[in-house]
Amino acid sequence: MNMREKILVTATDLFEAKGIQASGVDTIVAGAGVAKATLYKHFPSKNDLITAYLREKSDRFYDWLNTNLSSKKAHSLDILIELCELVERWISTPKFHGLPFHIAAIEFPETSHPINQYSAVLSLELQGYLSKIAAVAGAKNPETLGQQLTILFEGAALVERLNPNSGSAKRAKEAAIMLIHASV
Amino acid sequence: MNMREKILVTATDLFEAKGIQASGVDTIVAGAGVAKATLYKHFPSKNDLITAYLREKSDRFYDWLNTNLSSKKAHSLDILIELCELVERWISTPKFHGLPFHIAAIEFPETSHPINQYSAVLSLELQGYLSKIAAVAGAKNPETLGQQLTILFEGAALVERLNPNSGSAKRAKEAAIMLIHASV
DNA sequence: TATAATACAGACAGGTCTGTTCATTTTTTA
DNA sequence: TAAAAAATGAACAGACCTGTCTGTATTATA
Repeated sequence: MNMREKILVTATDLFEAKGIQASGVDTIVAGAGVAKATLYKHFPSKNDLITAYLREKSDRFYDWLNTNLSSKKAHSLDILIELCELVERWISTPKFHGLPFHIAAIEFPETSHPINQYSAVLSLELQGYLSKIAAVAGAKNPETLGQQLTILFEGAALVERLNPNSGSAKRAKEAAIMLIHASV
Repeated sequence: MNMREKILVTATDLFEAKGIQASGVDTIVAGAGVAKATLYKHFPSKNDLITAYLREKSDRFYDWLNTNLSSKKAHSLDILIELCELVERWISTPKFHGLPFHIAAIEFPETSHPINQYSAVLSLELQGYLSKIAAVAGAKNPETLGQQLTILFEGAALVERLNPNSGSAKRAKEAAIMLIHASV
């Protein structure tokens, strides 16, 4: 594991456990076991580190979905049902800490802040991803459905994190499936 | 307006504009035009101020809902439809900054932190409030519906805040109405 | 083995934060 | 109007933050 990776992994753990702002650069370098100058060589500023963290987490999420969705069903609503199952699983994992770009957007609420702006981009990216799947699956209004699924997933992520094991992920999935069935 | 109120109003504005952690005590007292010792007299610690802010915002929200819901319809599903309209309006207000207890829970992610714990209580309070209305309205599974509405509203609040005027509030309302109609 | 790149530890600057304390002044109450 | 309560401004402690810098040591490359 190279330095950059080591730093990113440590930062990810800290960001998710303690929050982004609450994780100081000194704590990150101590946890990663690298020198401070090394961090600032790979990431010119803390914002760059945060951005890399957000990008990385999104990429991993889509990778995981893409490899687990059975492409055979892509042209039927079944793919959307499968998607709901996967998202429920993702959210219900004990190590799930909420959607990273939510956390980032809330920790940096000013719309002029680069992290806030990047978070908005990533949220739209999720909407686009879901809408596209809905379109291929043949949903009636893929844009609408994609946005509704986004809202349900993001809401479930929040509620589940705030009250773990309250069944929110499952309830959201059931609601999503109802919406999908209505979308034919 | 007494001192306590003045401080709370100023703190509320700052918390919602810049974030809670990013709003220092010095900034709050400067904005409120009071001495620092006065703040610490009314609120022994910043956590107490944050807690008061969260409590106040929740109370105002329920007050607003209760006065705007027409009690005549309490025993029909119409009350739930009306509720959805109100929540959509609430979320779509330009001055809406997200649900306070979401923000607080994310800014203080450790479950051992008092602010996080109080946020979890307030989230459950919302679920309970919605479930109760659903029960009186005669929904089939009021608990389930209440939780699903919570998820939709909280999700819509987030997405709408991250991408204002993207129509999320309206789409969430439509999804909620579908769930309500299915709940007979 | 010589050269170049990378990583190291740690001090430093300049700023922020929460919370406390002080003597003094203003406001309320009786 | 006299006594009690509340608010003031300002300094202070002690901790934390990001980002820079320095000289030294390690590692890769050729």
